Amino acid sequence: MESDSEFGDPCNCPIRDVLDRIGSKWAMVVVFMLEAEPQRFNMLARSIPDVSKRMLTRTLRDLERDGIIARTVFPTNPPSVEYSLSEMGRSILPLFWKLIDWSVEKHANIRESRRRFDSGFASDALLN
Amino acid sequence: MESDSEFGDPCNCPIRDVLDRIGSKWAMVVVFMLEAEPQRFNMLARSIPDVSKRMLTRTLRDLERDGIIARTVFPTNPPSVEYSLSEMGRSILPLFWKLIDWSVEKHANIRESRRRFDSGFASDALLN
DNA sequence: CTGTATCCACGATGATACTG
DNA sequence: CAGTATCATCGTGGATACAG
Repeated sequence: MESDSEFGDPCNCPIRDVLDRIGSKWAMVVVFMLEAEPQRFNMLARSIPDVSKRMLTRTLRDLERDGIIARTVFPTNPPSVEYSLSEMGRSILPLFWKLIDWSVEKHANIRESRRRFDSGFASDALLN
Repeated sequence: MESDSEFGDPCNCPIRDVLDRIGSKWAMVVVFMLEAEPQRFNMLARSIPDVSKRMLTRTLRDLERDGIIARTVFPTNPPSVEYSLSEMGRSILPLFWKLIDWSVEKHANIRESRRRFDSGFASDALLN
């Protein structure tokens, strides 16, 4: 599962490879936080109250590694680090927004569907 | 974390609630498999070789519960069950396709970025 | 054929303490 | 401030056997 620079393997598709990352728990949130302007580490941490430093660091590193965001260190004292969206990072914002729109639009619908599903008629509801 | 029909809690946002589901490992794949025509359980299982029955079942149940897909039982012998996209399920296909397009378009870019990142200049690469 | 039930492994994530 | 290190935990997901 290592030597896969080719598409011979049908599961080496970009979809899994790319979307698994940006679909991770915090990636999308972080990208949104950077939409308006660059942010420093602790500013992000404060803006996303329920993320641990550990996970925030990892998310930022992964996004940086993928070239979605850029990390800039300012040699101040104490040091400050600024994260910003790259051009590629910006290019995915419209898609994210469309997903948000869809979610908001369908949210009530989905919750209603869940309620009905959970209300008794589970699985094979031909019974009763 | 139960009585939350309101948006008072910033984390009751549709995004997490909706996207976490459709962003699950197999949901998107299943939705795509159903785009052309309804499929039966084992047909899906065969089309997605690396999914376990357990996970396929769970994915289908979750999507059904959310109203993304419909489950129809035909009282044949042996029984056959058909899964199909609901109208709401269809409505998300364009967004999925856009994500695919983005992934395919940026895949090379991202892989290149990863290579550079992994090639020595990890973390604070202001050196060199 | 279409699942369910169990057990288990692993990664993802959180909590906490420590560092440059 | 901006992390890293370490440990504990929890859910996701796979394997297998069983069932209607």
